[in-house]
Amino acid sequence: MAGGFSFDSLNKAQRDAVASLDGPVLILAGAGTGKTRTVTCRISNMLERGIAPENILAVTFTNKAAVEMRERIGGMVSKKKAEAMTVCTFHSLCVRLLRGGIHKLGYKKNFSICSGSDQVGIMKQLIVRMGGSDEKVKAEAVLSEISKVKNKGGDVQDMDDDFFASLAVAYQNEMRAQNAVDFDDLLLLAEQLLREHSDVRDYFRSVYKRVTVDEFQDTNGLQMKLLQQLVGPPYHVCVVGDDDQSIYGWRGAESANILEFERFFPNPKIILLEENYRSTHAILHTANSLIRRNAGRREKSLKSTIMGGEPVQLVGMPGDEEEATYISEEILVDKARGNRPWEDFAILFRTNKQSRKLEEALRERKIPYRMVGAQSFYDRREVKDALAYTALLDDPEGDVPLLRVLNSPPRGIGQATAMLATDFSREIGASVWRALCDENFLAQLSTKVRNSIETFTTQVLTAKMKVDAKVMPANEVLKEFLDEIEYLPWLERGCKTDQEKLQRGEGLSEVVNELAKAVERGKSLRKFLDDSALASDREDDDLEKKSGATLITLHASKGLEFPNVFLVGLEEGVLPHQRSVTEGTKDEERRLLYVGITRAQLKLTMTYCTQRMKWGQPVSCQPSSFLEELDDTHLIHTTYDDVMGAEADDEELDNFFGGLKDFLKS
DNA sequence: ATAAAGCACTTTTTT
DNA sequence: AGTGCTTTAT
Repeated sequence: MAGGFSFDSLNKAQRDAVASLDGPVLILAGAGTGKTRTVTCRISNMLERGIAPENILAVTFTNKAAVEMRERIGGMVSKKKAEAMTVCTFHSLCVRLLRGGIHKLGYKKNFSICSGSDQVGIMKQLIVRMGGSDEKVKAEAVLSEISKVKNKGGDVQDMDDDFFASLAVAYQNEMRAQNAVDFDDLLLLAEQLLREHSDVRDYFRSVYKRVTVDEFQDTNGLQMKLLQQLVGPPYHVCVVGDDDQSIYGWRGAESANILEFERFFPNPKIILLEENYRSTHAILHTANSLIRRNAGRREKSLKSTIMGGEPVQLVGMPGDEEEATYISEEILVDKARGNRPWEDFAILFRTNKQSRKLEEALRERKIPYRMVGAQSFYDRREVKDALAYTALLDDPEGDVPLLRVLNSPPRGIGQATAMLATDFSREIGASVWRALCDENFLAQLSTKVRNSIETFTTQVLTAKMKVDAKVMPANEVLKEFLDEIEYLPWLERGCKTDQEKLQRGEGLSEVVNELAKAVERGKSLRKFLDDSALASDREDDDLEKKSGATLITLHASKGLEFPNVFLVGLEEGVLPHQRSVTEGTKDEERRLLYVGITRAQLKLTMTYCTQRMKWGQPVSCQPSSFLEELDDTHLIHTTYDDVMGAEADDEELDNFFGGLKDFLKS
């Protein structure tokens, strides 16, 4: 409903935040303190006070959050104004900056964005090429080191391990040769662009006069630097965060940015939101007793506004099988008792793998569920291929997409040929596509391979012409093209189950549909591809549309809330994760548990197992050390036998009374 | 060049 | 148990 927001519905601190529009503002917002509402009201207030929407930039942590924020503001003020604002993630913002100016940094402006799995692929090749394949060097490990260095602003050449350093250099060279950038490069290059080119910097400062950064505790050093470039005097910048909910340290996030904010943006107005409107006192008390254990946090007192509440349940299980059984049974019981919709229930876990057993148990009982971001939609093979083909239709000179689909489906252009083409392209200083079209290159190949290549290039060019000439919409061209190369039949041949076939088919049509939507909205192919590269998972879009209980990782659960939450796998080695124990980052795991607990509104159940299946083998495990830290004033500790026994008793009672009723009736 | 079959290795979290 | 990689046979 347009017509603004009402100050009356806000508490004092929230009102203060909404009214403080000028100069630097730091909002410290504990879990469930109405942070999102405050931020959206604050931006709505800007619009109502006559600040032009074009001058407003809001940076969110995920694309999903960006969409939601825009919608909420649109509902409060006007849809048109909301559309005119820039609301996006740091990474999307950087793409915007770079599409315009990356040529100033020596890249071609049709650069490709490599996702995580792309990076791993490239790194694996490099490890083989550099002769490290027998040293068991893990691509992921190298990449994570590179990422750390980049985010700290260091030079990859001075990495501790010599071999890592040489791999890092080779990686950067390879990326540049392919005219590709990774997620870190987006930030790195955008910051560099603004820092080294004052005209660009001044331009964007004059555009984005009002900047808001949400989830500030999850920003890294590079993003902080970028923010400094982006925001000039008089520093109309507002950041919002909670150091207790900083759970992306492994990605370079520094909650210290919250503390450092005052150093870079002088004399900020600091606002504390401490009234929790989400959880019962019992839940909040338990959460507070845990997070108190973390050192170096900004001391704050979260106050509950909802008194009392059911005590928190902690249940010990013999094994993960029973855990899944218990939870799904419990959902059935709670649903019947409280007459609640499935959407009120959420099961939170540390790692994605843990969801499998739970899914099975829910399916057995016909409980509908939705999984959030398990396997990223955009990381699925068929989706990546379809997007790569789309990229070729836009611009065949992108090496990354071309090499990806050059031989899928197999068309007789194998690895050897791909290598030759890549080498040739480097010699002539052009794209791989140009090599494939070059007479001199084709002359050195067998007729068979040459024919394969010529068929392929003709197919691509023909389709591209249709797009360019707008003979038909791009999505239809893509569909036709995929049919022509018999992509889906090939894909289906490699599937083991019918279900898999169906899923692949859906993935493909999903891409075509998304493209259709983008075309309808007048987006360019380039824009569509950029959005896709940065979108974490399309599943998120559907969360509200899909119905059922929610299965979600602790990380992905941040920002969400559910009346009834189950927190599973509270074992040493799972939460805290084994790796955090060895790396000494248990504090972050504690925050992760804190985030999980504070998702619950009315009821919280935590479970741990004494035995868990690992690699098909049973492994015994200890309850999480965090459990000892919880204050047990509002905590009830039981075991599987207790609760399942009690339930059996209930059933017996029901049967008894049922029998009694029948008896009385007759 | 491609498909099938056997092998080793695996388990954070995500823009 | 399941995946992805290397080897092997066509």
